[in-house]
Amino acid sequence: MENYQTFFSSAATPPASSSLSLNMGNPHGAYRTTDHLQFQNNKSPPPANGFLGLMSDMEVSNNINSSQSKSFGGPETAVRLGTKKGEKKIRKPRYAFQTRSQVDILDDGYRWRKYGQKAVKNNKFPRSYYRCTHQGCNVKKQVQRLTKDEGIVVTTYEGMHSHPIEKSTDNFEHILSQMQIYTSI
DNA sequence: CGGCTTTGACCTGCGC
DNA sequence: GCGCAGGTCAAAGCCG
Repeated sequence: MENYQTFFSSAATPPASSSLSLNMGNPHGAYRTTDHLQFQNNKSPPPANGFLGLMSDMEVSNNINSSQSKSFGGPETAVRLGTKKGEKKIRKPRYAFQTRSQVDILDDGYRWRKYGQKAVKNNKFPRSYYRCTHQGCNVKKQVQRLTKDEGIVVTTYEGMHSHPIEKSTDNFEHILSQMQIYTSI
């Protein structure tokens, strides 16, 4: 499992000059350092279909950075989904990205509202929790920067958006289309 | 004024 | 059973 290392190197990356601007409405407008995207995945490659299609077909990786941060690996930390009495706990699959970026928040075209932040063990950076603000859409994501490599931001998505993207994601889709997945199953 | 962030408290699951 | 860590809630404050 230690060898399990998926990596998104933008092999056919455009020249550094274009540096994959992801500036899609980031309040601080500082989104442009995603020169590397790493994709954690242990299944089939995603359809080049943007996020929605992407996530529809993938299982979450249970082994992200097992050497570094246990929080993403191992037994998925319980996702509490209406754990009412008698109800079975259902865990939604999660999809994790590693992004090399100066800013934490990947603007993927959806609107997110932060609902929590927690200090994570063995990591000097806190993890932030976001929820999609679209009505009826229950997608969540977590954003965390790695201690080992401060340039890397891990974004974990949970659930599927039930609505179209709210902003233009041309740039982001451009990135997605360039991603390559290496899996070792 | 509405939407968002911040932050401490609370809840739950898991390992020992 | 207890303690720890992760995840969520919700009140308060901030900002456009």
